[in-house]
Amino acid sequence: MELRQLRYFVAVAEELHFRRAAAALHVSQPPLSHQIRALETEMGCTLLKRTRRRVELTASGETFLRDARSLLAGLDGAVATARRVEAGESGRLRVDFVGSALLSVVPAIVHGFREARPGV
Amino acid sequence: MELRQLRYFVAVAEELHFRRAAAALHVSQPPLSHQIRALETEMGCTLLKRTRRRVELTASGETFLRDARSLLAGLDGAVATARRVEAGESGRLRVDFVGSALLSVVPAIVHGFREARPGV
DNA sequence: TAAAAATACTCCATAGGTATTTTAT
DNA sequence: ATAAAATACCTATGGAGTATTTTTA
Repeated sequence: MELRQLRYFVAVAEELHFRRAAAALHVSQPPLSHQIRALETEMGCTLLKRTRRRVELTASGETFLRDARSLLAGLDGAVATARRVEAGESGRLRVDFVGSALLSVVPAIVHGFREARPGV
Repeated sequence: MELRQLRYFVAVAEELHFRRAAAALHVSQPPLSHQIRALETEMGCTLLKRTRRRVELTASGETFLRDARSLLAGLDGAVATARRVEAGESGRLRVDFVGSALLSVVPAIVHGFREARPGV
C-alpha cells in the first residue's frame, strides 16, 4: 500500500465520482480506477459501491475514509513538526530556574510547550 | 512522499546502518540511500547524520521516527478496522435497553467497544 | 441510450540492481 | 587501509495515458 492510494481514495470518496476525482488529482480516470481497485484488493474490502449514476461509500469505506484522512493529516503534522525541530536546532532554548519552580512553573511550561509542538 | 520512504527510514533508524537495513528490507543499499535522501530533500530536513563508522539520528530524525512509527502502526490499525467492519456488515449488532441504563451501562459498553475496535 | 466505470494496450518515469568511487577513521 | 555510504549507470516494474468496451439506470 502506498500513500498515493490513500490520497486517491480520499479524492474519490469526496467527489463520489471517478472522473471528477481524477480531474481534481490531475490524472486520468483509468489509472485512478486501477489504484482504487488495487487498494481494495490488498485490503480485501469493498470500499466503494459503484453504480451507474453514483459512487457511494460502503460501511468499511466510511470507516477507512475517516482513518485515511486522519493519517494524511497526521503525516502533514509530522513533517511540519520535524521541520520546526530542524529549524530550532541552532536556537535551542536555555531554561534557568530556581528550585521552588520545579514543581509548579516548569511542568506548566513544559505542558504548554508540548501542546504547542506535538511530538517534541 | 510515499509510505515506502517512511518504511525505509524506520528500517535505517532501527539498524543505524544502511547496508543492514537494506538487507532487512530485501533491497540493495544504493536504492535505499536514494530513497532516504529523496525523503530528506522533500522534507527539507537532515534526518540522519552519516559518519564513516556510524549513522545516527538528528533531533528532527528522532522526532520524525516516533511519528513515522505511529503513522505506520495507525495505518495497520485502520486496515484491520476496515476489515472488521467489512466482515461484520452482515452481522450488525442490535442493542436494546431500558431508559435507566442510558447513563450507566450503555456508555460503559460503548467505551469498551470503542477501545476494542478503534475507529468504529 | 447515455453517462460513467472498467478493460486493453502502450509508453515512460522511476524504483531497484550492479559496479564503482568517495569518504572518514 | 578499510568499511560504509554515495554516485553512475542500466534495467525493468508498474504507474499513467489513449482508445475502447461494458454496464446499468
